[in-house]
Amino acid sequence: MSLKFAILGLLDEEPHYGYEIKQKFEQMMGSLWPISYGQLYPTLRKLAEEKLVTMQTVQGKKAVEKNVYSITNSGRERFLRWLGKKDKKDQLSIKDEFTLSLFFLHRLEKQQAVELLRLKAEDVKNRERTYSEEMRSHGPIYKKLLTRKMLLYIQAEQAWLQEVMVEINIDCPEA
Amino acid sequence: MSLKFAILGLLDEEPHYGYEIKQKFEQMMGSLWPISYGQLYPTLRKLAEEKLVTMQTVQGKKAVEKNVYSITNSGRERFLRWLGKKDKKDQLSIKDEFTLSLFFLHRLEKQQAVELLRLKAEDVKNRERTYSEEMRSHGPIYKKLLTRKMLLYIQAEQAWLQEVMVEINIDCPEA
DNA sequence: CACAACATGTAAGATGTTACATGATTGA
DNA sequence: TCAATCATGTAACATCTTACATGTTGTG
Repeated sequence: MSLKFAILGLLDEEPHYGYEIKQKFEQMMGSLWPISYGQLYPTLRKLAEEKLVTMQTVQGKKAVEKNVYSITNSGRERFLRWLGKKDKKDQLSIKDEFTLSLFFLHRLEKQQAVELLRLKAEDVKNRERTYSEEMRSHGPIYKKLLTRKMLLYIQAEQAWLQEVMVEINIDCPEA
Repeated sequence: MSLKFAILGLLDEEPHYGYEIKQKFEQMMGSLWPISYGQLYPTLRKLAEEKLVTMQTVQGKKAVEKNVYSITNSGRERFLRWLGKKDKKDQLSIKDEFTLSLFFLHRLEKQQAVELLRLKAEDVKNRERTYSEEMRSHGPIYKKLLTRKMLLYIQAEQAWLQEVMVEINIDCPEA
């Protein structure tokens, strides 16, 4: 679970409460890595159980209570050990529905298969435009590198789709 | 769950038993999408519960029993509906540990950070070589396209890593 | 005979999403 | 006053991995 380390990393800078962690994290990731409360709060509880963070309830405005989490020495140590680890998990994979469906595309009418590819290419093109524009906006260097990574991946997918379309048309020519 | 549809797609060609499905699927995917029995058998059970497949136990050699699954009309209909669907989920994401750790790299000694990047680049280069070689081997067109996709993604990551290394060195120059 | 490959499963846990449930505060 | 945002959580479900548990068959 990398969220665990993301939280530890944020708390290593300063204490935060849950709602704030979600905001900061997603802002940092530029919406490329959204997290849900259904994942966040249980994770915070587990971190507290493992004594990697401590929780303190503080009064906010009037009747509002916030649960502020701080990293412990043990947590900081754990975070740095993770950060320095050389064999981090790489999630680069192609286990998506579209790629899978390629293997069965020949069971559709040629016309429908071509249409699906066309729509996919259009979708990828739109995402390419979105991230290209985002690259032109200003922001912290790390967020920019993240956007750049996404853009490079999308362009790779775009190039691949072109190759797929050529192959599909060669494989089952129109006339 | 795309595995569900992968199974239906395989069974749409001909009946198979569990062990065989795993073999065929992984062979089809060229080891880029391994599946475990802990996932396969429960999924087959669920498909049977949903009446998308039927199971029949047949005698193999001597005392060996095989559970052969066949697709039902309902299952075939479900599969084709999925195959023709225009808005398939796209899993392209960058939620991996290495990317996350980039945001915290400045908390390591510069030397250690650079070493981590170097190791990562080396790892990516090795994977690039592996898939490049795989591209030169012969095989079915769809498997080839899959390998090609992986190769393009890896090359995108490689290019990105180069950019990251430049930025990191500019950001915190050695001397 | 031993070991690889064949064959089927379960149990526990990691990781994540979606929907539900509650209530306070702020600004239009 | 009404809606958006702030704030915290739970429950159910979906997906997937790892380890466990069992037994057969073919090959050297």
